[in-house]
Parts: sequence; structure tokens; C-alpha cells
Amino acid sequence: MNASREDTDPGRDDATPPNFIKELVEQDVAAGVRGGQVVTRFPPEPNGYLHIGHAKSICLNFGTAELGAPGRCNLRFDDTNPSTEDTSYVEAIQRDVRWLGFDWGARALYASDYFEQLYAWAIQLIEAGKAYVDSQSEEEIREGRGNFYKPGVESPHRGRSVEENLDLFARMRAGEFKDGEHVLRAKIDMQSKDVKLRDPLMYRIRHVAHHRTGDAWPIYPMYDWAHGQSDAIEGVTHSLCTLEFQNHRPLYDWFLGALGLDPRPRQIEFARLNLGFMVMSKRKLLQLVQQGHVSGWDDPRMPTLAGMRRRGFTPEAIRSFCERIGVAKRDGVVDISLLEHELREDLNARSPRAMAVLRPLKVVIENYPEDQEDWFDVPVHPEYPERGTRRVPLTRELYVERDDYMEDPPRKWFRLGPGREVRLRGACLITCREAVRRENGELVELRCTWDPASRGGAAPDGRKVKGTLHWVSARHAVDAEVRLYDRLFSVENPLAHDDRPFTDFLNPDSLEVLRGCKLEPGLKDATPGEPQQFERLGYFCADSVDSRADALVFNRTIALRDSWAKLAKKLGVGGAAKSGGKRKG
RNA sequence: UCCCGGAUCGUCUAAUGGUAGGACAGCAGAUUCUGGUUCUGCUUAUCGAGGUUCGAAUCCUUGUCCGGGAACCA
Repeated sequence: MNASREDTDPGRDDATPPNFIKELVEQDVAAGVRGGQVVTRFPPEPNGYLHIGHAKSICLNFGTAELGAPGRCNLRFDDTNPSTEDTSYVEAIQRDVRWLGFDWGARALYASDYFEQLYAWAIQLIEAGKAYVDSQSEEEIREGRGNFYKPGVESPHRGRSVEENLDLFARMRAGEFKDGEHVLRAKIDMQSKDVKLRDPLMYRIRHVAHHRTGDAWPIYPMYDWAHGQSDAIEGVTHSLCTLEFQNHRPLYDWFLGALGLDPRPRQIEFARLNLGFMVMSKRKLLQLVQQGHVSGWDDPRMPTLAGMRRRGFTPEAIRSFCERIGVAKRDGVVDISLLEHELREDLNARSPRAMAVLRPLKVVIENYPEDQEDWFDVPVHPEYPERGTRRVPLTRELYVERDDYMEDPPRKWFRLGPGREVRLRGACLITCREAVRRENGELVELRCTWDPASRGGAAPDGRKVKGTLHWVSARHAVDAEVRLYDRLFSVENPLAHDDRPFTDFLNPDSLEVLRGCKLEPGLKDATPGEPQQFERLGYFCADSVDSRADALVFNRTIALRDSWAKLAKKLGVGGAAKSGGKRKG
């Protein structure tokens, strides 16, 4: 009856909310434009790892393609600038898109596949008098372009004959010139109010090896020249891109028109995703990696898909997040809590439960025989009994969370304290009799007694025991390192301060490493990357890079919501809720 | 001083001339062997000024504010 709850794939939910692009594409399909076909593309430049912002674009592009009959979304690498690009990025990007759950068909495409065609088209434009070779210096060109208030002035080379242009351009390709000696420019309008239209560059000379074409080309096309034409070659119908390309659309259309390409792809812009307390530019992320502020592109604190995957995010959670934030032209900053909500929702449904004590405090049950051992069957998931149970051992000595004991608890405290009775999850009721301290006051252990009649955890006489604690048998506990993550930056917008580098705003507490954590024995066999809920604490997974059978390492993906932390704050109780306490991020 | 966009609860996003809705966050309560989950209820928004209209978030005029644009980056 509620099987759908588990079967539902949130990312592929049919009830995608309306958005202006979807609406527009649906209209095109209904009107029979392009025979109802929809072709989109996701066009990353292979110069860095994909991040959550790209996920929005990926979901949008692949999702929009599904509106067509037929529909297709290409993965196309925009590899027109060899000096920053690399095959390792090509591979990482494909891995991430695949992990997110999308399929781009037979093979990935590359703008570099079209270099020859682009070159032929450039010649066509030269012959039509719509492009020319300029031989001014970089500075002269920039100067000649003018600015927002001042019109441009024409290059002295603008009037070169077609023959001369053809000759020069051929020699540019032949590698006869050094970097920067010449460029190919489109001949549009130096008086245009749109600076982008003041004879933009089409090709620059770059004697640099390309990760795919090697040394075949000493000239490389610029983005504006390559992108629209690549779209046209691939039969792209709707070319979706972010807002900063709005200024490029007139140029995008100009090239297509000048070449007489038909049918023409249509560029549509949408607002990119911004998240608070994070930076979302490959350049900035690269800097974090290179300067060692994080352990790599896949550091679990990074907003990269690789980092999020390692941290324990699921593709489903990311996809439903992308769906939930919607698509519009208005620029904004999405609240992290929305991502966290989608994450918890997915993780809650799928994660098996286990107990782990992060900051152990020893408990001795005085009336529990030294040699006794009770194994309890505890549900793998309380909402899905069909997922079975796991066995957890109880012995005389065990560990509970240090923060679950307070010497002088405030009102509404349901956990341990002098004389307080609590339930050990799935096992029994214990009462705190004494707190053993060192001379310096440091808490060493708790002496408790248990009620043997409460075996299983139920109060035999129906007495109310509100507090339930997680615990681990000392003798059976498995040791592990646990890494807690917090937001990488301590301010909402690290880029908002012109006078200070964004790295000034890194959160010094974004990583907290806990050693000597005590895990329930079954966790020893956890598969890296597989989500687990450590009850009352959060969702965790064994680290796919560092965890080993003899040295377990777990990442906290995200803490559980912690309403006690809120209450404690309101009550003015300090520190009590620290261990599992929800820290944003 | 120019060009291109944008402006709806705290945040994201609907409403396409006809009851401003949803999600998140927040608050209050219920249930609970996770202070989790689940459930219920509540609070909160059309940038300003004019106009058109029986009726405007939506159309017109105007103003204001915000973002992007002057790379041989994408």
C-alpha cells in the first residue's frame, strides 16, 4: 500500500513544478517546431570538477530533453581553451554526471570535434566580408573597443581585402605566427551600443597542446564563435545557459545568421544556483584545492559532486533539491536548509540504523553480572519492520554519549543525571546511582543499576521513561575515527568583500576529527559510501578514501535535526547539546 | 553617462486580467523505545507613484533598487 514510498525515485518524479523554460519548450513541441524534437546539451569546460550548481544545469538540460518526442541531451565538453583544460577533468565530469543518474547516449561530444568545421565556416565569413584578420596588439584591440560610454574605433586592418585575410588566416593556422600576432575578428559594428558586438574575436593564436587534438592547431576558437555553431552542428534546439550569457545572445544569433544556418538553436538563459556560506566557481574551488585549504576536489566539505558523494549525499537527494529550487531568471541565494531537508528526507528513508558513541562516557551496571551478555534484536529501520533486525550485545560495561549526562540538569532534561532513569535503546532501563570523578573533577564513569524486568526496553509497570539513549557495549565496541563537517565558510557571501580574499572567511571549525569513537559491532562491515543513521546523531558513511577494515573512518553526512539543542538554547543551557548538536552546514 | 536582464512571505518558487498558492525556515501542539520520523495548526509577501479596467502581481507610463556586460576565459 505504501510501497510507492520506497520505490519512488524523487529525482525522476513526474510532478516537476512548472518553470518558464519547460513551458516554452512544451509550447514549441505542441506547435510542432522542429517536428516536436527537443535537443539540449550540458556543456562543461573540462577545467575543474562539477559542483552542485552544475547539478542544477544537468537536471534542467536532461529534464528538458525529456519533453521532446524524441528528446536528447548531449554531454559536450567545451574544450576551446587548452591552457586550462585536462583529460583528468573530462573523466571526473563524466563520472559525476553518470553518478547523478544521467545518460548522454553513445559517446561524449567535444567542441574540439568541430574545429575543422569551425575553420571552414570562418573562411566562409571571411569570403563574405564578415570577418577579418586584425594585427593590432592585445592592448590596442582593447583600447579600440571603447567602453560603455565611448563607441569603438575601427581597426586599421579592418579594410583588408578578402584575399589578404584568407592568406593571413591560412598562415595563422599553419603556425607561421607567434602567439598574439594576429587574431580573427568578426566584422560587425564598432559603433554598437552593445560592446560585445564591436568586432568580437573569433580566433586567437595559442601554441599550446590540446588535450585531444594535440599539436594539430595553433589557433583556437573563442567561446562565442564555437558555442552556437557547436549547438547547430548537434541539432540542439534549445541551448540553455546561465544569466551571464544574456549579453552574448545577440552575438550567438549574429554568427548563426551570418552563416545562414537553419534551423537555428535558440539560447535561453536561467539563473544559476547560489548557496550561502559557499563559493561556487570552479576558479575559486581550484584555488581552495591548490592552496591546500581542503584535501582535494573531493574533500567532503566541497560543494563538488565528488565531495558531496564522498560526504554521503545521494544523487536522489541532489536531484530532488534541484527540482525543488525551481528555474527562473531571478538571481538569488538558496538557503542551505532546503538542501539539508532534501538530504535528510532521502537519507531517513534509506538508511539502516545503528548505534555509535562519538564522545564515550563509561557506564558500569553494578547489578549486572560480569560474565553476563544479552543480545537484543533491534529494528534496522523503525518505519520499515520488513527490513529486519540486527543483534546488539549488552554487557556490564558500556559507553554512552558524554553529553547525555548532566550533573545539574535543567528542566525538561530527559537524559542521565543523578538518580535519573533512562532507557538504553532497544535494551533496558537503567538508573544513575553515582558519578565517579577524579580529584580534578573530571568525570570518569557512571555507576548505574538496571531493571532486569525492563529487558527489551519496555517499562514493566508502565512507568513513563522519556529519555532513550544510544549506547555500545564496551567489550564489543569497534573503534573508529569520525569526521564532523561544518560549513566551509563562516559568512554567507565570502566574495562580497572586495578588500579581502575570500579565503579570509574560511570557517576554522569546518572539520572536527573525533578519535576513539565506539561503534556497534555490525558497523565494522559498513560499505564505504553507504549511508547509515547513527541513532540520535545523524547520517554517516564510511569514508571511501581513508576507511580501512582495521582503521575505520566515518564521515558525518549531516546531523539529525536537534530540537533539544534549540530548547537548550532557549533555556540558556550551554554546551549540553554539543556532540550531536546540529551545526548548520 | 551606455547596453542587457531582474524585482511576489525570512529564503526559493507558483499564479499568464478573476480567491496571491506551495516548499523550506520559524512558532505552537499531537504521536513516538531516536528530543529523529510522522501528523495537525499558525505567522509572514506582490519595490514606489500614477494610469487602463467591473476587476491588476499580471497591461501602460514613470521612478527606485539589484544583477550582468568594456578577457586573445567559458
